[in-house]
Amino acid sequence: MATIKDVAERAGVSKGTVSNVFSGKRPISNDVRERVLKAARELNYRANYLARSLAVQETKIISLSMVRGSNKFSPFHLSLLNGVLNECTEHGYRLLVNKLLDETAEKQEFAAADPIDGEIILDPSESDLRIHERLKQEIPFVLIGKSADNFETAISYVDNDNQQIAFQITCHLLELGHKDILFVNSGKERTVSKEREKGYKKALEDHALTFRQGMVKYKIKNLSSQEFAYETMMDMFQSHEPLTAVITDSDQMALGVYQAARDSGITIPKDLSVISFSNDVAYLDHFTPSLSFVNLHSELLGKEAARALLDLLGAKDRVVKRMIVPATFVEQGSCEKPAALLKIEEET
Amino acid sequence: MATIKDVAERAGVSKGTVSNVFSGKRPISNDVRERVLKAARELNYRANYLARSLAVQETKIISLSMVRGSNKFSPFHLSLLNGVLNECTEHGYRLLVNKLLDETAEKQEFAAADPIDGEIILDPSESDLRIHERLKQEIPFVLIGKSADNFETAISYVDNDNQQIAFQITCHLLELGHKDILFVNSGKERTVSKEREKGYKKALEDHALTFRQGMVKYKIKNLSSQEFAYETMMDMFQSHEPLTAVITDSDQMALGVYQAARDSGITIPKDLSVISFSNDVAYLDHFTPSLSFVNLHSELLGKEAARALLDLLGAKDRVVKRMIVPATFVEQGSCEKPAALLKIEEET
DNA sequence: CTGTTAGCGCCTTCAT
DNA sequence: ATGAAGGCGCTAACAG
Repeated sequence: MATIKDVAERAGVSKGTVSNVFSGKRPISNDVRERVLKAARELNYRANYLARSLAVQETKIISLSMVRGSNKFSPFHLSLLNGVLNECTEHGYRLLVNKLLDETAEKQEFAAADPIDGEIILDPSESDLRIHERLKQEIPFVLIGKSADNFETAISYVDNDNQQIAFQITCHLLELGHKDILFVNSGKERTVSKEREKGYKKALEDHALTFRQGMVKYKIKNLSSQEFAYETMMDMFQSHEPLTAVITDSDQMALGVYQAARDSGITIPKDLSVISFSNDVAYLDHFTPSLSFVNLHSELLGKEAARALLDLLGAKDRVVKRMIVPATFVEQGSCEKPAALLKIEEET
Repeated sequence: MATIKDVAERAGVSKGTVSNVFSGKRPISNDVRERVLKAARELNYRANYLARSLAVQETKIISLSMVRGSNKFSPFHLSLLNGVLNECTEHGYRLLVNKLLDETAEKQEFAAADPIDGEIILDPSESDLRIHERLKQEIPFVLIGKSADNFETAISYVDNDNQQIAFQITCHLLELGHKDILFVNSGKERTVSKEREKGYKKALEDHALTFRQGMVKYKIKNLSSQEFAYETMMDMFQSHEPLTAVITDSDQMALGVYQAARDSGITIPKDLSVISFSNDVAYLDHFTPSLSFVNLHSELLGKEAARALLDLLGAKDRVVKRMIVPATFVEQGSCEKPAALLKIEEET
């Protein structure tokens, strides 16, 4: 590939001048500009991204950090990614998908620092190594979701109000008359799981019900969401624990619940009401029955995270950005009063 | 951030030695190694990615190039991305998501060359600018899908056999007795759309049916897939054109078809059979009726593309890699003999 | 085994 | 308005 030096020689000017023709950082005579452009075109010149970044100490690349150990993007991440991506490209930034391997984590103590200006950290856990790293390296970052309380004063994040929305849907079920509501939650180490659990418990409290231990299940890692939900439900059905409603962490889990119900001769919503935290909204009203869900607006989540990060990069002083993206509950066909109540109504 | 020079000074050795402690490229005495490691730890040193890449002329970054003008990753791209990502991280490569804006395409004549070693090009069109660019810059790349014939001898790609699988499902419908099969295809400029159309037409020919002009519809850009399919179907229903089966380019389109059928009082599969090219397999058997589909195995597509590219990067000479990922047809509940035939059978 | 030197390709002073 | 020289942080080639 031709370098700036080649272009300079061919155009009969200095390297600095060529540089300025393209950056526009200082005035160039028309004559010289023409010659440089011509030479550049002939040589098929393009500036070397690395060399420039090294010189200006800025890469115009931000990274999206996936959780260590998790192996895949979920549909939730998909729309989030779309939100991030749009915002980035609009502002001239490129996006690097960062996925560190668990195993190499130690070896990485002296690995090269990523070529990025900032980072968006996905699915942070209570005490997330990635956060400590970025703090140490003084790389600006924003979380999607929250981390442990002790960080909260210093860290930028974008999040839903998970506690409040969990509270809301639990109340909805309680007010329909459900008393035995299972919460198929995400992994115990995830902060989002704790937040939602708080909302769930608070709703029970407010309705003078006591929380039963086995009524929150945490996803375990070696099963897919769908498998986990399926097996959890099959266990529940066989145990004959009282149960009339389920809240699931994701669409995939709701799929598992629907499947388990189908395989066990249990009818949704007559025998079991279901509400899901969701992000793949297009499909849900094609379920039978259509699935009632919470729309987390993950694309907006991604967009806002990117915006916040880009703001951070622009700012001279370390500021902290916070943003709550509203979640909305969409009632469809998977919730109903519990069968016992329905019977009573029929009899009267 | 501390540099290699800082570490060298603190450890009382030369920069070159520090470099070699981390790269392991030449033997280092234990004494020196210890001192260097200690200094590095104290200074919180990490090598500068850019500087190293500039020196070694290699970035260990590959990019995934999204189609210009398309604004979002679809579920198809999601699993593809997962495949690519796994393969990359396993081999120590990072992934840059590249999404050039249409509008700036001209201005980009002299934009900096991307900091990548190679590229995977998504959704190539007949004569794709991105291909010309990469050829000119001599950056190795592999296509997912094919480009125009004239390129085919020199370019690496990974693809399904779209023509053959389209042929197969069209035959399936024809053999059920369908004669009026609509193909809701993807954009006319896409090569995949041409391939599939060929298969569709060949199936008609082989069954001694003549192709009718209006029976292939090409997605137009300003509508989402779902909207496009919906409107196309509504138009068809109102025109009273004979029609007993539909093939759609994607799940999203199938959703639009289901919706249009529902809104028009048309029953699937009794009045209309549907088969979809799909990649979001998890949801499809929860449709009513469950959707018959072609599984394109897009995760494998992504994995193989990444493998091919990494092989290319390793190879000294320019080689060409080709790979066909098999697509599989999964029959579920959305296909049936056309109503007219069913009636005859009932009557006899 | 280790130090020294010269790039990698660009941008940015400081001159003129 | 332009040229010359130094530096961004690292690796590589050459000495010893």
